[in-house]
Amino acid sequence: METTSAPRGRNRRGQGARLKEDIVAATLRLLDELGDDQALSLRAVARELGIAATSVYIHFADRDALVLATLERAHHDLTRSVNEAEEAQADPVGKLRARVLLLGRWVQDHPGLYKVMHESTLNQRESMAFKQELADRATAAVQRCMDAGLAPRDDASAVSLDLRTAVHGAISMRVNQPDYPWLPFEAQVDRFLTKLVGVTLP
Amino acid sequence: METTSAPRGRNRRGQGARLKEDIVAATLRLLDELGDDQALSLRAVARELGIAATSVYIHFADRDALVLATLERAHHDLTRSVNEAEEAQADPVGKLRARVLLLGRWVQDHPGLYKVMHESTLNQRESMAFKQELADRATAAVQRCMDAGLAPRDDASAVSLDLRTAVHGAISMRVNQPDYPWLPFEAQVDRFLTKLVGVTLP
DNA sequence: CTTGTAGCGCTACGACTGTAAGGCAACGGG
DNA sequence: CCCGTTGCCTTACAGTCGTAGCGCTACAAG
Repeated sequence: METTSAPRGRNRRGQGARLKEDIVAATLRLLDELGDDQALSLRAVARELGIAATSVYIHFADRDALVLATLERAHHDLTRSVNEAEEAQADPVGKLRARVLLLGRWVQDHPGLYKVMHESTLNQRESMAFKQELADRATAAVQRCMDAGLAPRDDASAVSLDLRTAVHGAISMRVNQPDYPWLPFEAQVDRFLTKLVGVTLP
Repeated sequence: METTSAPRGRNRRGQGARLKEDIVAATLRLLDELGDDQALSLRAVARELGIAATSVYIHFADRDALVLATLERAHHDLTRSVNEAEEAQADPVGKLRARVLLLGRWVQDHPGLYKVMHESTLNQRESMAFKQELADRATAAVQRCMDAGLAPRDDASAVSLDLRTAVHGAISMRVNQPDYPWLPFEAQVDRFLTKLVGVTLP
């Protein structure tokens, strides 16, 4: 007997893909808890769902395929959230600031996932496109601030890299030292927006 | 049979501690290769040295004690190197810049160790003192720049945090995405020194 | 030459892992 | 009602790991 939690019934005919979604969801939870893709075991995912370990292979070729599919979903969720937060703001500075702040809130809710997405070695191979899209959108947001005269004219991609680097540093430190008495994330972001991008905040 | 490399002779009487040092050195190499303390196995350390796995227990109570002892040594090495690089410079700006640049070079030589020291969970418990010392020294270096009139007067600890955060971000991104075509580290550091600390570089 | 002991190795246990091979039961179309 | 297919489980293998217990051997002191 392998199951430690309650066993799970079968799906109806044609609903086999439902288990696939549940597996991805459980993997997402576990990856967030563990903060390390190497520490995730296929059997732990199965235990979480009350299914047999080998049943995962019905939907995923191997352990890596499962993790990659799960990360793809996490990437999609994050980019969508960040883009939505940006669109909810009107002025260019508000848009840029909203992007960064939502990223911070997302990481606060999913610190383990951020670790997996940025510090894991498996991930390095596949998530370049995801990071590139996020970077390009941030650079565009910086450019719009400059075009609107809200930030001094400069090489937008270089300034964007400065900002993303600093923000990543702030997030990484908070994720990896959660017990340290950090200042509010917003305050630190505003310092970076002022000093690195050169915007004037209200 | 457990050994894969050549077996190792015994030490002379009274030289038993020599193995202890070799174990730490091998653990250091392996941690740097792996970049993750959870991935390090006591047996791999033993294989590396050509000794029996259980012989590690003569000098270390368990696996965690071995990793912690190794990290303590890494911390010591790094702080010493950074302090030496600072002392080799004369002017306050040169000292601050030397600290940051040597940190960058050290991480370039030991990317895996940096990951273990900053991203591992085991480490989180014990290395606060080490990080605090590094942070305090950096803040002192920033303060000296302000005192010498080489940087605008401001809250040195806040400015120091800005700088350390941004530098950590730059290092973290390089360590975790080694194949990306990053700009030279020095150029990025100089941008941060200029925009975050406000020094004027020659 | 004897003998204590420092310095290690050998074996084993129980637990964990990824994954291959095959089995069984329930459901829906005919 | 029959039967193929879907959906999942059981069993098994080969590997990894940490670590407890005990055994051996070479050297130095007497």
